[in-house]
Amino acid sequence: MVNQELTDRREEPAGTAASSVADALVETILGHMSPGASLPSEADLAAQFAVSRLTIREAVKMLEGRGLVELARGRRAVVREPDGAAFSDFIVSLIRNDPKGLFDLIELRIGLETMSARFAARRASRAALQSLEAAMQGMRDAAEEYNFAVAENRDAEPADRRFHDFDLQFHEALATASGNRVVAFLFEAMSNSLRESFSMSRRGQTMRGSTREDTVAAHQAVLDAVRAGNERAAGEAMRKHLTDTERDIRSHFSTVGG
Amino acid sequence: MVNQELTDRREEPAGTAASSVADALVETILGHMSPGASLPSEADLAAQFAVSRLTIREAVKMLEGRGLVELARGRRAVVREPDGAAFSDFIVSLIRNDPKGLFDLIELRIGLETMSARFAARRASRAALQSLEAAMQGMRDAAEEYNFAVAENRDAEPADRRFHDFDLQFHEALATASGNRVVAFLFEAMSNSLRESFSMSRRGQTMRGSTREDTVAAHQAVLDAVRAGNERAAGEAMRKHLTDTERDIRSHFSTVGG
DNA sequence: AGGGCCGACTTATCTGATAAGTTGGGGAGT
DNA sequence: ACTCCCCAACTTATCAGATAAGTCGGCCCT
Repeated sequence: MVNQELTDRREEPAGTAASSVADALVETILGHMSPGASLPSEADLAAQFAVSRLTIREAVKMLEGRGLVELARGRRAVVREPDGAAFSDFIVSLIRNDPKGLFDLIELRIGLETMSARFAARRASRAALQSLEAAMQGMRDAAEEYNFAVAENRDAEPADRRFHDFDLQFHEALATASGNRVVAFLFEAMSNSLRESFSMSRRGQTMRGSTREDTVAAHQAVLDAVRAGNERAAGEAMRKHLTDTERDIRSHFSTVGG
Repeated sequence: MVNQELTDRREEPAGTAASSVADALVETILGHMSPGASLPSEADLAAQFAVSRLTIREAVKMLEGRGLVELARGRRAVVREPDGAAFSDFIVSLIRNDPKGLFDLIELRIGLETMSARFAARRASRAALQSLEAAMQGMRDAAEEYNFAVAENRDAEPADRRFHDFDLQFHEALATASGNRVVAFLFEAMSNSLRESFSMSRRGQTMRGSTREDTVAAHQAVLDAVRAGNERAAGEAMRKHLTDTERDIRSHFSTVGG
C-alpha cells in the first residue's frame, strides 16, 4: 500500500497545544476526509482534545492559513479542495524582491509546459483532444472577429480579450491533457500568480512581434504533434512558441522600462 | 518597476477582523520585511489595529499556518524564509488519495531535474561546479567505503547512508546551479515530501538494478555535460539517470506490492 | 572580566461572556 | 397538502481579564 506513514514534517514534539491539535486535525483531514466535509464544532473539538475552545480556534485558524479549511461565522469549518494559493506567497515574494524572479518564473513555465506537451502527446485522451480543439476553434473565431472589428473600425478589445481567454484555455487544456495532476496543479498556480501579478494576458504582448495568426499557427503545431503522438515534436513546438512569447515579454519590459 | 500592485487574491472584503489583520500583515511582510525580522508584539498590534489581542493572535496563527512567520513563546513572531512546506499538503493528499499520484510526482521530478541540468549547463558558476564536484567526490568515497565494509564483513549501512546523502546533495547542488530559484524551490519541496513520505532514499532502491558505480557514472555524465556547457547532453544524461531510477522504484513497488 | 540571577517583556492558554451569523423545523396561512 | 416565514438552537467571531511560562538584557557579586 502507498497510504501508510505519511506523517508530517514540521514540529514533531509540537511545542504548543494549538500546534498539536492542528497537526492532529491535519492528519485526520488528509487521512480520511473529503473536500466539503465539516469538522466537528469547536466545542466538541475542545472536549475531545481536552483543551479550551480558544486553543481549538487557533489550531483551526492555522489550518485556514494553510488553505486546508474554510471558515465562516455560524458554520462549521469545511474541508477545502487544495489549490495553488499555497505557493503564491513564495512566488509573490520572489517577484517583489527581485525583478529577475519574474524571468525565473517564466523560464519554469516554459519547462513545465514543454513537459505538458510531451506528456499530452504520450497519452492524451480523446476527450482531452476535443478540449484542445475547442480552444483552437475559439481562438480562430476570435481572431477573425478581431480582424472584422478592426476592418470596420469597431472596438476590437472584446475580441482581443476573448482571443486571450481561449489562448489561456488552450494551455490549461494541455496541462490537463498531460494526465499529470501535479503538473496541472503547478501550471494553474503559476499562471494565476502571474496573471494576478500583472495583467499579462491582457496587455496584448502577443501583438508585439507575433500576430494572432502566428499564435494560432504555433498552437496548431503543438496540437498536431500531440495528436500524432510525437512527444519530441510536441515539446519542441511548445518550447518554440513560449520562447517567442518570452522574447516578446522581455522586449515589452525593456521598452516600458523594467 | 516590477514591485507594484501585487495584492492578494483571497478575501478582498475579508469577512472577519482576523482575516483583515492577517491580510494587512501579509502585505507588510511580503512588501517590506526580510526573513529574520520581528513583528511588533501582540499588544502593540492590537492597539495599532484597534482589535483585541485575541484577534491579533488568530491573524498571526494564520500566518504561521501559511508558513510566513515562526512563533515561539516569549519571543515575537519572526518572519520566515519561505520553504517548500507550502505545498506539501497538496502533495501529501495527492499521494494518499491515489497511488498513481506518486508516479505523477516522480514524473514531474524527472522533468524538473532535466530542466535543472539544462539550465546549469547554460550558466553554472565556478562555485556551483565545485559544489557538484564535492558531492561527486563524497559519493565516490562513500561507495569505496561501502565496498570495504562489505569485503570485511562489517556493517555497510552507515556508508550506504552517506552515499545516499551525497547523492541527494548532488541533486540539490544541481538545482542551485540551475540559477533558477523557483526550480530550486520546487525541487526542494518535492524531494522533502517524497523523502518524508517514504524513506525512499534509504531503501537501497539504487541497488535494485543499478549499482553504486552505475549511479556514480550517471552523475559523472551529467556533470561532464554541465561543465562542457552542453545543455542538451546534460538534460539527456539527467533524464536517462532518472528514468532508470524510476524504473527501479516501479519494480520495487510491484515487488513489494504497492 | 565573567557568570549567574532577576525583572521586564512577551507569548500560550484558560475562563466567562456577548454579538452575530446559519439552519432546520414548526406553525400560520392558502 | 403545500408553501412561506419566523424562531430557537447551534455555532462562530470577538471581547475582557487573568495566570503560567519562556526569553533576554542588564545588574550585581565575585
